[in-house]
Amino acid sequence: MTGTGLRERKKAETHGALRETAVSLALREGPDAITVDQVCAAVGVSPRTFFNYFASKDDALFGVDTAVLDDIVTRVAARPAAEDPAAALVAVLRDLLTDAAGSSVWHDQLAMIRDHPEVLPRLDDAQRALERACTAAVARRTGRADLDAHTVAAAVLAAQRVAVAAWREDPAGPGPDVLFERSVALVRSGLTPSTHPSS
Amino acid sequence: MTGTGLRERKKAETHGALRETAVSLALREGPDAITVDQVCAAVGVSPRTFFNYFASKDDALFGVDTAVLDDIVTRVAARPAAEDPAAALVAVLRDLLTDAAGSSVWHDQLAMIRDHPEVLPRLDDAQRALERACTAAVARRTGRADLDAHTVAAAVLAAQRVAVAAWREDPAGPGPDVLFERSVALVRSGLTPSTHPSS
DNA sequence: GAGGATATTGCAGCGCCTGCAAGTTTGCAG
DNA sequence: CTGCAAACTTGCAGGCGCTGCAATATCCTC
Repeated sequence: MTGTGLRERKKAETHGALRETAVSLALREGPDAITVDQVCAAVGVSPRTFFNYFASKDDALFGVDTAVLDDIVTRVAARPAAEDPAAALVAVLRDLLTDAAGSSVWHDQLAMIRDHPEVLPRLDDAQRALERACTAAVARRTGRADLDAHTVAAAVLAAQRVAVAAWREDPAGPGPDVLFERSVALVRSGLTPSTHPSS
Repeated sequence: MTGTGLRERKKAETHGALRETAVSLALREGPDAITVDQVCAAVGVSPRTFFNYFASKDDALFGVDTAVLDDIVTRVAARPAAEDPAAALVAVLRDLLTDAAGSSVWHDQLAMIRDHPEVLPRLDDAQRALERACTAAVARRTGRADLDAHTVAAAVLAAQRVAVAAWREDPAGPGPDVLFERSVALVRSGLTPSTHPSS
């Protein structure tokens, strides 16, 4: 599938190099301070080529590799059968948040969000891709790709998004994975008013 | 607050005229087929002025008037005290979806989403503004602006978003308000696997 | 190698958006 | 009603994101 020789490897390399340098530059100077030309100059590739790999500048900065998305589906499928779909999805997403340090790109993206809050709105395309992947993952467990699967994915991702936002506002406080657990607890209680304050 | 004479009225008029004609034109020809210059020509105002009123073209097309946002907070506060915060928010949003025909701009915006699905990602700024308003509304009921308030708002809005998406994919099926109730039911059950299929 | 497929590049150009330095309109005092 | 200050509008010049097209370079297959 991926093995077709030199060609595909070079493509993957340029793709990776473009995203890495774009994210790394944006982290240091701010996502709006850098230009596509800059990134291309650093990688040694034509600006025109940039758009052969990414649909937009934001796609390069905030996009999620399809490999990661596929990984989510696989991991959710591999969770114990005893877990209900929402629990399985939550577990996988929590691991992803905790392992943020694993991938340097993933880590830089999180750091960029932390240091440049004004980009939050532009994460939406990526979030949407995540939501599609999570919906597929849930659907595969329930056997139905319907409103319910979509709702589960969207609600869990909402908790994840809230957690990241809260962490961003207080980076000194609990990490995103901890806040995610708290937020998810409320969701899984059916949004009932809690008697025990969350903080 | 709003009464300072002719000046403010004219501002409000231009603002409204720009948004109305922008949305109306976009509904007919597609959001990407129209240009800022076109809209300005139709309204009789300089292109430069357009950006004195709106931060971006998308802001004009998809933005939500602060009046509407304030209205949400007010309506949530006015719900019976017996309702928990999530229920109050759900009731208000359902009414908003049902009354879509009430405002012609609001109605055109919904129709535009239905006819031009490719713009969904660009609704995010508006969605975020909605989320802030809903969070504030919930916080006012619980007395705390914390992670929980944000979670309730985000989860309920996720259900709303899923409902609109599902409606868009099958305009002939149930309306967005009905789908919203179904999606919200699952959220309020804590995302437990339903025994009764949703469709 | 020859030939076909695929990637990369330069170029020209549209459209969004911004800062700046005018010009114009409105509000307010005197 | 007159003059002044503040607010709003405008044109201009220009950067940047992004795209289509045609030409070139690279890789794969036979």
